[in-house]
Amino acid sequence: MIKKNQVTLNDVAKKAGVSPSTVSRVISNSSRISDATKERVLKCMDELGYYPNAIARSLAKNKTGNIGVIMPTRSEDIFLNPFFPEALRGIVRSAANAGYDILLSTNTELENELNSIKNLIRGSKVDGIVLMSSKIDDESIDYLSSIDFPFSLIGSPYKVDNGINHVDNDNFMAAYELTMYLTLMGKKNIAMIAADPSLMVTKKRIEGYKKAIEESNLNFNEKQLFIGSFDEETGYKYGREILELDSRPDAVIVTDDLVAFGAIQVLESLNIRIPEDIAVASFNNSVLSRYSQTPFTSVDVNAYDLGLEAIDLLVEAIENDVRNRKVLIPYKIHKRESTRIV
Amino acid sequence: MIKKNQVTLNDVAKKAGVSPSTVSRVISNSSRISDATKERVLKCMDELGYYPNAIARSLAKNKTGNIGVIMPTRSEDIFLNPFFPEALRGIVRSAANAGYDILLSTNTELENELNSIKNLIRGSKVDGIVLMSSKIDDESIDYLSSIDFPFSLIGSPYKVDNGINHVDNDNFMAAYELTMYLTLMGKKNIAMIAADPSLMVTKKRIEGYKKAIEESNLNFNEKQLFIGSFDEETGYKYGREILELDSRPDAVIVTDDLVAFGAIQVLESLNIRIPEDIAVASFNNSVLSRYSQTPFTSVDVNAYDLGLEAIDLLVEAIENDVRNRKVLIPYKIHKRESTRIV
DNA sequence: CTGAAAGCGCTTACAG
DNA sequence: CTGAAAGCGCTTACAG
Repeated sequence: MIKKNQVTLNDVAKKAGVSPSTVSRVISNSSRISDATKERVLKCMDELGYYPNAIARSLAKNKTGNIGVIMPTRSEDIFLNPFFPEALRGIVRSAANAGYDILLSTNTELENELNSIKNLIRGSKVDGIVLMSSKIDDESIDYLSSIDFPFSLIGSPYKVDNGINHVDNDNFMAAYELTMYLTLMGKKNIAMIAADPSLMVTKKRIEGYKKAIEESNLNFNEKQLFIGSFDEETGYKYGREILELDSRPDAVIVTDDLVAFGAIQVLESLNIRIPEDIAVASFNNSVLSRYSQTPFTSVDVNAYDLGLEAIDLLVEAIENDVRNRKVLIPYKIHKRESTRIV
Repeated sequence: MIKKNQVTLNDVAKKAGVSPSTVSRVISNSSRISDATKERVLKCMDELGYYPNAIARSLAKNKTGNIGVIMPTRSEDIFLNPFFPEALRGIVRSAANAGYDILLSTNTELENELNSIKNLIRGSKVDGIVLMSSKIDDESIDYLSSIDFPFSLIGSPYKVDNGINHVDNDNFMAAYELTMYLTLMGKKNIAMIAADPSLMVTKKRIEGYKKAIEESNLNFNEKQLFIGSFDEETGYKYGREILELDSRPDAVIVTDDLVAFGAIQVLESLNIRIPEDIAVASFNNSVLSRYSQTPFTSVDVNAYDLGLEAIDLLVEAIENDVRNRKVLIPYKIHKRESTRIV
């Protein structure tokens, strides 16, 4: 690689015949610089091809211009449904507009998520952090709260009233509405398959579902609630088990499209008709839900907007010390074949 | 936010009763430190909760520990097929293992991709850059080459023999093989729908396709080659147009699953049987190709491995000044219903 | 094996 | 409106 030979602020200062302070003020567009000198300095910067060194500036200002995003590790959690990439897209777009870069980190074999976060913060590599998911008893959230480091959360915190900036859908309401909708379709025995019970979003959806069951005077039965993970296998497995229940459900709500897809495959292979025998509704509105052999009803959570707002909240937290803000992003139920009136 | 009050190397030095130089040497695990002092310093670091400031270290060493990744802007290009997220996953994993963080950048409304890159480099925010796609006449590649900044490319450069580290599949061969395979299935009139002609990968696939057509003594006809973009609409549109050709094709190769999916939808809606009337083969092996009503043959390019290797190459370039290295990642054709023997 | 000193490239009170 | 000086928190020849 060619020798760096970086042009520095001092070079510009010499050439322009002013002090480094003045050049610095021109860079930061500070007030109280005469138009004449400003002009001259700008010209010299241009002629020398000067560009300010972001690292040096970071050190002096104690501010990096970076936002840390911690990626989940398991690929299945990330890329098999569109949530993560879509949210990331919103994050990157919004960060760019606010003048921040995104530092993407992840846990390595050697360290867990919390340690990744600590490294980012203690190494002063970022000004703030976005957490892309909210777990129950989330130690990352606890840590960030405890040191009052600026962060925002996609999802809801597991504790209330703790000043955490977060952006979420009303997942309780979404599940409630979905369940009610199924009862309107005449379904009387609605099961649920929930993926990853460690996530707050799962918890909320289960609660919304239960609430709707109660209010509809349907009998809720723990056996109708299946807990698994974000993969097709969970769908295959519980798709089968549903059929073994004493009173076979006539509908099932699944908390993720990939799981729902697996369940539908297994059910159809066993000659169960969807939606006649069992209706299916799900979350995330992925390509699968739209293009499955039997397209299925699914809730669009607007992941892009969640990402967008998470950055806006975070920037407010970093720059204006804002806390305790909550933003609700609307969801949308896309009704399809799998819950058609029969 | 609580006052930073960062514990510095100097604090540790004072407490341990040594010079800052010594502490620094302990941090970097430099040789020639007596075990005794090393022990003592380590103990003090621990007691004070000291953690080295990455920014200060960057400035002193002129090295950031960051790798820049420039995201494409158009969402369709990114997230509707699994290539980008999968490659990113490989990049993040590999970077973490090599001790680098990923700085994700993108063009804003104000600046194009080249300017984003320039900002990263001239601001000294990254030690190297990964380009996630290779365009024909790619100005980012030209710029990076011209200043000899460490970078690696996913895809092949549009010029040869210029020392660019890159990792790619043999896309020429993949398209060639796919075409030959269709002729073996008895197809004699094979069309192609290519997405985004500005990409090198598209160019190579077109070339492979043409070569196979020639070698099979089939007549190549410019009219059978359709050029569009990475979306279903392209599939819809050319799926229709194919049927209007003087001699109707009995097979079509598409360079992306989403486009292929669109084409299949339109063809089936017009009562064309797949594969009996028209066979379809495509690229990227996405969820769609597997789970489409008519599952279709698709080439898996191993995006995860492409990302992994891109980082390995880049790290070699950064740390050992390695240039001119090319890595080939194997592809795999997944044969499905859409090219079944009839 | 260890320390004093200079330096990485900026910013920012303070003073005028 | 502008400058001199100190400082951000580290590293690294140089010297011993």
